[in-house]
Amino acid sequence: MAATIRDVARRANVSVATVSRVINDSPLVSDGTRQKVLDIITELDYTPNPNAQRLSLGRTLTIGVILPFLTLPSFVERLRGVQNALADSGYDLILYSVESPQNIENYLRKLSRRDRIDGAIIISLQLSDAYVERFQSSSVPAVLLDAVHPRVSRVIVDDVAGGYKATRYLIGLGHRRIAFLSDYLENPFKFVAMRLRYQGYRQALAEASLPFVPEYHGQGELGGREAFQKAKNLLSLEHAPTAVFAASDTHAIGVLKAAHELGMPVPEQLSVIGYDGIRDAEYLDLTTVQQPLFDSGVESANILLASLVEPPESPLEMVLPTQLIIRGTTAPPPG
Amino acid sequence: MAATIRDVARRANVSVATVSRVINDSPLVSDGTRQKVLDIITELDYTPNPNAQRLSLGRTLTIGVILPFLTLPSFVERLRGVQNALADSGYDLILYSVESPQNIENYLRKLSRRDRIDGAIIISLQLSDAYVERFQSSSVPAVLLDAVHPRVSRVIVDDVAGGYKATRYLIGLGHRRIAFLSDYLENPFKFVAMRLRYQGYRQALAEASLPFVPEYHGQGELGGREAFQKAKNLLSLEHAPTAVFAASDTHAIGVLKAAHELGMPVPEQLSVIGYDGIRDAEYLDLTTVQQPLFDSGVESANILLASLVEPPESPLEMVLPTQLIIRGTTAPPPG
DNA sequence: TGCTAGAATGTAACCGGTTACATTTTAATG
DNA sequence: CATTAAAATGTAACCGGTTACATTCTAGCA
Repeated sequence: MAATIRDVARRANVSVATVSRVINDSPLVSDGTRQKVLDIITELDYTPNPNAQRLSLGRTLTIGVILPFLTLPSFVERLRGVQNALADSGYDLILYSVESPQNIENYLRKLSRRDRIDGAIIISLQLSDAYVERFQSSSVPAVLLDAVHPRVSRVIVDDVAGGYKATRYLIGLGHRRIAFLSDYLENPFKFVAMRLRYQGYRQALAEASLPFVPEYHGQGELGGREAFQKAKNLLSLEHAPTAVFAASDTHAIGVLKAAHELGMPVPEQLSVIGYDGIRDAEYLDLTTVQQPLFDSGVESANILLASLVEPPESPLEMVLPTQLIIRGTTAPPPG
Repeated sequence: MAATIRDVARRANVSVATVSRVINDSPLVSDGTRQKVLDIITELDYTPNPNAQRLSLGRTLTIGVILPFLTLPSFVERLRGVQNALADSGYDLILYSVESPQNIENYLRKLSRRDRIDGAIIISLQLSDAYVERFQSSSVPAVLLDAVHPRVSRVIVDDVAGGYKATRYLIGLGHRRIAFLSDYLENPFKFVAMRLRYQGYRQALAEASLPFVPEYHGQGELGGREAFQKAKNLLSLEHAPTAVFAASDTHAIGVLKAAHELGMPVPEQLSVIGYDGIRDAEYLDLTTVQQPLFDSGVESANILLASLVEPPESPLEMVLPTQLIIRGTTAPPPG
């Protein structure tokens, strides 16, 4: 149906090679012929068949992006960044969203084939040595976003420092009983960021010679009502904490909800601090550790695009800063 | 690098045709040969090159999804549904996210080419006659999600009924001064759903012989702080409304924020009702008109997949139900 | 045993581009 | 004007699959 390069060639009385040269801006074609060919191209509304190009070039002109479910705003925001950076790069973005841990393998297998994609961006998923091996042996450049592997380029934030910063701030306000609410630190998706935030939390406690109280560590599934339940448990403890550091804004929202339900005014009786800096945090006036979610997506895409042109000698690491945004959910402890 | 069908053929002492037959489960191959070929395939870790297949078959095995920015949870939730339905269909999902109205044209042009995608899902974007024409003349099946065009299959909810239902409920509670807050009803992206909800609002007012007060109609950019500002304006009017029907939960959150800031307790002094039923609505205990966002994504993908197999004689329309979820932000008016 | 239909397999064209290499045209130089 | 290098164009192979058609093999039947 659609016009092919041979149609154009025939109509313009030139060879397909010449048409191809015009398409690809080769200098090896005279102005006269170029114009003639261009005219025919517009006349026939011709566009090169992408699949033919891909096959011929041995490149897919496609970037694969894999990320855990799209439910969490922080993942989506990173994806948005990637999408934006890729938008006018000429690369298509194929989306693989992992809704259950079993799929990861499946998708990674697809992604690690040079004939499917030219490069991969892996968001918030831990990569096993075996797959790193696969990616490298099939020479598919990959960039990790919010995950770390020594042999793969990556964009991360310093989550230990972020966790430390948040906890330190609460301590500075005078809090001594500080709880930490996060996803399960051991989880099937192997998110690792929260464990680092936890480390920062522990570090700040230790530094201030505050004891670590195991009951103050709540774990509940990301974004689910489980986190909310765990928050309620925390706040109902006999020696209830006066502050909660939530490892994500989504968790923090659960804490706010729990506090509301238990009739604990925030920040008068309970301080809450989140992590991520998603849009809702602003609406809710939530103190949070903001990380550059969108920008991290942009950066990872840029690093990948650059690696496509010229593979770096050794893996790159880009560490983006976090920023403590103080809003209305934190205050000195009561009493 | 990777093995090709000819490598397999050579190694198995058969022709490429036979290998191809094995790959495609053709009955025209003896059990002996089949097994032999399969063995070689696993031995060489062979997978057919997708681009070669696509070129040869004249199908792209790809579905294009275009949607307005990924910032709003409701869009993302629909996308999630689409992603899920497509996940094990064998089709790749290429994502086009429109961050500015200018891009729409660009993307639609790409999407309407048979050699790029096998089918398109268009989320929340209005399609002009010209593009409908394009899609049809290049025979790219398309499905609209949350948008309507008489000549294109679509999945929608009855937004007029939804708007009516919400308003009716507020009237039933005794409210007489009911404001409506939405995005700009005339907007460059041509979202149309909110206009329909507005119609439902007007209809319910008229039916109850309540006057329509132009000042009670606030318009502000989706999800932006502009909506928040407009909400503040509404609530600061001399004859302030006792209830606000927000055309999206995101807007409703803005209203809650505004009420909070102005010291108006919800629902004692102000009732707020949202629309969409996003996850946050539950946390915020927001009364809302819930629509099946995820499911609508699934359904649209299914309709598209079915159309790929057998094009429907005439465009399909699937209307999904909305449901009024009564939570804690609505109550009878004060006094 | 010879013949034939049907099963199994092979050959080669095709999908629509790119590009190495060959050939023709143009322009510069002596 | 002849010679030649450079510029412009063309020819055809190639990317890696699928499949129409041709060919060979097998088995059943007279």
